[in-house]
Amino acid sequence: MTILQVALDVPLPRLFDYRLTGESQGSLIGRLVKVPFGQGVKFGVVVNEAATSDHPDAKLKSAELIDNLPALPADWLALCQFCARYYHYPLGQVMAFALPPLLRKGKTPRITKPKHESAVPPAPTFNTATPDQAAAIDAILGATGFQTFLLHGVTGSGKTEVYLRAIAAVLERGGQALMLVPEIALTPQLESRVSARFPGTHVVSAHSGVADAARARAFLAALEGRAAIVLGTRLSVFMPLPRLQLIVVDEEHDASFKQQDGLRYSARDVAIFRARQRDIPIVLGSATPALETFHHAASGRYTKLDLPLRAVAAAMPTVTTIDTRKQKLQDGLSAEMISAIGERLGRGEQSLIFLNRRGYAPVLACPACGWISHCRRCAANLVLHLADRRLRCHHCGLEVMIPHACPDCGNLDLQPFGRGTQRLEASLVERFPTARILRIDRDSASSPQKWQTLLATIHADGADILVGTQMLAKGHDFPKLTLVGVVGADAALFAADFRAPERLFSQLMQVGGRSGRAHLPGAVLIQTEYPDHPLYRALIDHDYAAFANEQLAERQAAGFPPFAFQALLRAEAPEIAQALEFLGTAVARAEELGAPDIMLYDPVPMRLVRLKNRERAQLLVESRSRPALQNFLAGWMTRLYACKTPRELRWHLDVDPQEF
DNA sequence: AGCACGCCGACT
DNA sequence: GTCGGCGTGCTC
Repeated sequence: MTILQVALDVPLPRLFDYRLTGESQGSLIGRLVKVPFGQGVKFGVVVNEAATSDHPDAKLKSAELIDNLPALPADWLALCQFCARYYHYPLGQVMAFALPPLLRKGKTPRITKPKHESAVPPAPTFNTATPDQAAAIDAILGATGFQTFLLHGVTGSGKTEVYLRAIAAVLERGGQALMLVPEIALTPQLESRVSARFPGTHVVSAHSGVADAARARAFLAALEGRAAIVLGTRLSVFMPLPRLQLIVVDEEHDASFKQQDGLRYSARDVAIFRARQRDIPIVLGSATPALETFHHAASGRYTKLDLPLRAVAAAMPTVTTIDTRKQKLQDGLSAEMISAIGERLGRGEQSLIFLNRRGYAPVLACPACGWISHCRRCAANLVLHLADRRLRCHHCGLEVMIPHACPDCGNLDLQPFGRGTQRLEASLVERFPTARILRIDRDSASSPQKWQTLLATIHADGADILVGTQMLAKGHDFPKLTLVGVVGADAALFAADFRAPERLFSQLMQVGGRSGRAHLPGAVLIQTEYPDHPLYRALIDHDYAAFANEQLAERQAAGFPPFAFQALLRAEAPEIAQALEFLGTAVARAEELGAPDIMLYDPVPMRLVRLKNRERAQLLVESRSRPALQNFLAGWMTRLYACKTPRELRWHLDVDPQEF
């Protein structure tokens, strides 16, 4: 009798055995089945066939094959199995995540005829490549098997051109290409650029914004080899691609490649695994590579390709720090900043003031008794949003009316403390009454339509001064923008998270890159109390390598990644004590295992202890050896799954955590 | 995670 | 007497 081992979408780290109803020919591995499970029915994927089962025969139920779906290919199953093993997440749940929702319910979408599709795509048209671009393309196309490339080039250096030419070569050979990009906001324009470049080629996109039916169609088109290019966010790393010959990860340093819930995978790392698995080249592109990536490029494990020049504008923006210790600020702005904005106004050019804090002020306080506005569900302050007369928690979304008087002492004179984009906007309106000022943050660009309207206004030269958060940093060209002012960035210099400087550098480099992209020279002014900080010095010199090497030296001395490998066990419960108690028993289980190469830190409450009325704690595990860490985690997880924990306690493991 | 079963409080 | 609270236990 054939026993099917089936992966099901349940949070249990094991497979379930079923008998097969009816006869079958050939292997059933990779086929979707409908199975009775508990009281109901579930859909699952056959991952193994066996002659016998450890489960008592009498208790075996029967599986029903789903006929209208092709079997998932072996390399796709192996990819899911790798993720299950590496991230210590149940295989059935990995597959449930990797499959489009429609397919995992056994449904198939109606096949619609793709807009453009032809057997022989017309030859694409190309711009002329710079010598650096040509060298990079040659190197990528010269790869004979698995090879990881770091394409290091600043904004505007023409990385996309390199990707597109490499993809074109792959298509000519009859291969498929996978291109990962950080965010959906960037996908539509890239999609049209790619479609325009490869007319007649079937391009599909995969991200959370794609409707269920379209997503299932894209998955099947990729699986059946009809789609030649898959373009998408981290999700698309799971698209089945039988003729895959090239993977591109654009902005590879971007934090959005790491999923922060459920299967906590890094799409960049999974993509590298996939390239090795398929023995094909992978290109990681960035102006500010992740330090892990940069380190591997320096050690020779990755091949570094440089695009040192801007392909379009000749010069990089000049970066200058403004020492704010030496002067009194006016509404948070230095005299130099104000006059620089004034100059741009006089010349009809745009300025962008970057402040990564939305709202009017981060907190409302009572000067009389010391009351401050805090969230009742989170260990965080409520942010003052004057624009809609609310106090709002940026962590859980709680909104309350602004109190007329102090809830503790009745004082009527409540004061906003600190400065957000709304307040900065208000003071700029006062200072430059004739200027057209636009605020761009998650509040003003709350819907895609509003965001499009704002972008259109900027491009139509309908704004003189932009005030915005990191929303503005990514991907957009503003031809008349010649000044980027950075305000309030210092806090990130001394943040507890050891990756904070890396993120700050990347962010400032990116937002600075908005300045002076056309024929107009750009300037970046950074207000800081630490003008001599190495991070700012490196920005002034446009010297990413200097910054990276300095950071890597610090990380090596401290024994942080990439010189160590980490995993984080997190627990959450109504009371912090329950979370800490669970982590305590987890430590005890770990000590029973007795892993010598593993460093276990003490369980500690998280920095934002309470979130949405749940209290959180975490436990860091570290090792110099990735195999040692993985080995330990496997044994540890078995023991932790066996622990009986109170119902209200949730826990999860985060392998290669990016945020603490 | 669901969804059962299973024993103790306030209602017709 | 039963409706229903949510505390354990299992799912091939």
